[in-house]
Amino acid sequence: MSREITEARFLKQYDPKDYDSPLVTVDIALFTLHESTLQVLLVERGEHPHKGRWALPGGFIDLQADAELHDTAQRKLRQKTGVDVPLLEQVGTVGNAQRDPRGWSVTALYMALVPHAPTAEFIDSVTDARWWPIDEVGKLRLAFDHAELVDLARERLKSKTAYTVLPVHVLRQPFSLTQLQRAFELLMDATLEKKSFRRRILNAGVLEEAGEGVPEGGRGRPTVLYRPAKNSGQYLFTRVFG
Amino acid sequence: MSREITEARFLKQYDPKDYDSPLVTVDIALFTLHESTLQVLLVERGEHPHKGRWALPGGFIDLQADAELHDTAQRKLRQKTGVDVPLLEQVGTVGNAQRDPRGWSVTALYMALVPHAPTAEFIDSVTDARWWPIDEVGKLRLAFDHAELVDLARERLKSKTAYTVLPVHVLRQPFSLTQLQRAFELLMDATLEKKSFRRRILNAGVLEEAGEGVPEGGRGRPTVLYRPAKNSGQYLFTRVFG
DNA sequence: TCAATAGTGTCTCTAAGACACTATCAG
DNA sequence: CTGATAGTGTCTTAGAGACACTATTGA
Repeated sequence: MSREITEARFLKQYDPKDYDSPLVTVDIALFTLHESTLQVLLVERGEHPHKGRWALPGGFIDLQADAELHDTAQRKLRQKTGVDVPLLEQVGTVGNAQRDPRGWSVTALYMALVPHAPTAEFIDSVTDARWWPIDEVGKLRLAFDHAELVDLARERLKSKTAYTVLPVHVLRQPFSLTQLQRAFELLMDATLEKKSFRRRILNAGVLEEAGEGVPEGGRGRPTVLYRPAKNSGQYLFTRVFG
Repeated sequence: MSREITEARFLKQYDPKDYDSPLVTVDIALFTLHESTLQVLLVERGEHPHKGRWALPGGFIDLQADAELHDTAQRKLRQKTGVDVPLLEQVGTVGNAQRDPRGWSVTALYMALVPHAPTAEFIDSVTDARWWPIDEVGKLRLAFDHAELVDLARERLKSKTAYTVLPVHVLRQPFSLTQLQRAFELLMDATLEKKSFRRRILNAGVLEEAGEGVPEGGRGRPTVLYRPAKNSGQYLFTRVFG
């Protein structure tokens, strides 16, 4: 008969290294808008495996520094962009025996959005990181299964744009409704009807006015500027748009 | 100067146990409908930590037997229910330093649905597993953060019911529209208007007729039976319901 | 007959789609 | 003035909500 042991005693003798366990990473697809295109931040791998290939920013959890998965993602992004991103959410987790040549591996995939301007200078100074237009990413041979991860995050971005105000996070505040519509269109990869767009957004009450601005291109009627209202981030429309 | 090594050489000398890594588990919130209540499958823990408490089914990945995370979830459910569940999807992944007394731990949370009948006998024979009405789960002191995980899965279930036909997976086929409406109502925790419900489901073309059946309770007009049409599983409504 | 369950007709209401219209600026 | 951009008026349409109605059975 085996002797019953207490939980305290059990924990004392427990060592995770006695068991086979998968690699665990966090990867982030960080998107922005620049020059009228959707762009993703990629990092050139400096170490094996897949050294020299482009990959999503990410890496291992720091068991001391990171209190949660989310912290790992923010930390990795801060290293590459110099800022805390305004939108960071988990897309899902992919785990299988093939995705990493080192063995069974699990990655928690995050999707993040950031306005381009405040990151540009810092990213230029990080020699292994750069923005890539989403259309060009398909032509690269990304490390691991990161091409699939980019697609997963891109899909999530597209679908959430259809029933939230997610795109506010790729714009610098304040912004005009015209700019916001362009952002929606680029993230959804669709063109939207102007009146429907404005009615939807304004009726939702998720924006507050923030003065007047100059029109795009300098000529034309001046524009009303807006910024997101407090707690508008999780507003959900009851119909999908577009 | 360090010598450049090849990827093959790198992989040969790589040992994951050289690095600190979190525990990784898969947990599944399996729901069913029985006696007009939503129920969730729980398992009484036979080992430390939290021995004797009720927990979600789940556990460690078997690096040899499981090709993907999904396989771990199906395997664990098969052990407890004796069947392959008809709906299994990932809800998200929770990872932090506090959720498991053994240390930094990550769990991939899945949500699953199954009709009650085909599982009942097998589950009765599994002494450590039983269905719990969702309302009673709050009164138990579940292991780890499983109370939160149940809530997360419950929320996902509720929200997806509002724009998909997910509830077809808790019914035995064929079923009547009345039964399907009861399933929607229990999963959404709301009452639905009969005409709106029938119009919505029938117009979507996600069901095919499957003969006639007896009405609930034996008296009354006989009912038309349906089964899900092929590839109707990922049908998305463009408006949320209820 | 009735009670019980299944299923329909039809009006209202909300929000999206279409698209022509007006408004305000620079040059 | 013209041309460019910002913003509106208004009709149509799809689909949900409300709710009274009819249909078909067992007892």
